Amino acid sequence: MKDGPNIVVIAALIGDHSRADILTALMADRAMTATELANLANISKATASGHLAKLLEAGLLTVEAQGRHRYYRLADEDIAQLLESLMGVAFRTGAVRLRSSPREPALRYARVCYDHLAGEVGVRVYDSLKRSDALIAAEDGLVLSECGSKRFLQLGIDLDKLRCRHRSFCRPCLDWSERRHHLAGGLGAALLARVLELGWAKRDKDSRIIRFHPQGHHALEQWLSAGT
Amino acid sequence: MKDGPNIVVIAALIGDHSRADILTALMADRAMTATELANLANISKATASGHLAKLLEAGLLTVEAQGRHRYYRLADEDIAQLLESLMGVAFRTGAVRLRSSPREPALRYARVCYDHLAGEVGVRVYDSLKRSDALIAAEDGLVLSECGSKRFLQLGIDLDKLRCRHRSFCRPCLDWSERRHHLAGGLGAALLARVLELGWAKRDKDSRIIRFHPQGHHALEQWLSAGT
DNA sequence: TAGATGGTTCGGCCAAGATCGAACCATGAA
DNA sequence: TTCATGGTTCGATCTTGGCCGAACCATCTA
Repeated sequence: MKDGPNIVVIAALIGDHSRADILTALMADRAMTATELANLANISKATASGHLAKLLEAGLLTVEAQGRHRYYRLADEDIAQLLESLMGVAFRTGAVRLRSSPREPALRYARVCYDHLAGEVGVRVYDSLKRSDALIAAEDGLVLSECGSKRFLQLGIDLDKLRCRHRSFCRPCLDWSERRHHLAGGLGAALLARVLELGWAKRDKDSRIIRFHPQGHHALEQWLSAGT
Repeated sequence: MKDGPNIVVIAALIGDHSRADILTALMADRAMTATELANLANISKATASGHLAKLLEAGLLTVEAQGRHRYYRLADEDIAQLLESLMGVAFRTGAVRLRSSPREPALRYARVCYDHLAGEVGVRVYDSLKRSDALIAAEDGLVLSECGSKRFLQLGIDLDKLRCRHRSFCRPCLDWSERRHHLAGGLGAALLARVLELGWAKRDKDSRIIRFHPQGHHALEQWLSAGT
């Protein structure tokens, strides 16, 4: 009965307040230093250092040393997805925070999920792209169609550069708040980056919330409806 | 930074040896009594009872009292899927058991995932059904086609009875060992049940392993290739 | 070179929680 | 009714591991 991968170590690592704070933070920003993370989780640098070492050893994080800084990030997109799954279960079983944050509605509306757009807006984008056949469900995963490519190019996203990266190009990702899919993978990341670059929305400091400007929101809707 | 669902409670619950054993066991069998689970996890009944109460309160399990027995099971298919995700990460980050079980190859070959077939065989079934257009990826999830329905009926599976159940009818589920999808949902469960009923394979006692008889394996391949 | 800052290591403190035996309640069988 | 068995509750024990301050190393700046 004790066969299979050992889920205990991973779950136990995530099941600690400070480490969960660290992981959640890294789900938003791409990379952070040890002191940043220590402040964020309200622990001393010593404690944070210990936690980071453990997470590192378990393969949940990676580091990159730059000068005297060490930048930590999630090891893998899969880790981010696991965290989202956990949030999904936590959300549905009602394990919300004791003092449920006033920012929660905004978080449900639009947020960053690792590096792509999630929440109500993320799901709407995904649905719209599929409905207009820009994205097509294929054999194994998603495929960007001819007309879909055109639309992403219109937005100023260089698809060729994306495709030759190692990471998967486009992929659905389950949204914890909506219980439906949104767009992940390189394409999802590029889309979010472009939306921010165009000034359609901006990221909240110190949180995963994405705030759309009214005209940015309008522009996004325009782009979506252009395909139908 | 501390917005969103509280993943700590859920992860901490899973991140304990005994509780993880319990949850893993429940992923295999549909429902078990408290004493069975206690023996399985090598803990006293008292300890098990405490754990079960916690898991229950968190919404990870449900109970059903029958006479003087209390049958515990996973609350939800989502819980099973979360556990599979965890196994996926644990597997890939190399967090295998210290004394890796000799049964592991068999487990990777064919096992039960909650109530449906997983592992190499499960993935092959799924691929084959999709390739022959029995299963078709649609708007939101999977759909069983006309010819697909016919093939399941041939096997002696009552589709009408399945469809009117509450749970989702057919759904892809990510396989931790293969990193590809296999068939879940009511249809996946019915398929596994039928395979066992026909004597094509049988379940290992006290583990998630499914052992195919040579002729059962042959019959399954026959059924799969009938659609092409 | 000296000082400031980022980060890790060490030692000791302390609380959380996993564990068990024993007592206890409920149900079913004799 | 009496006994056996499934299951929970209680109290006590003890280990695990999170936490910090202080000392220390590394890197950058002046």
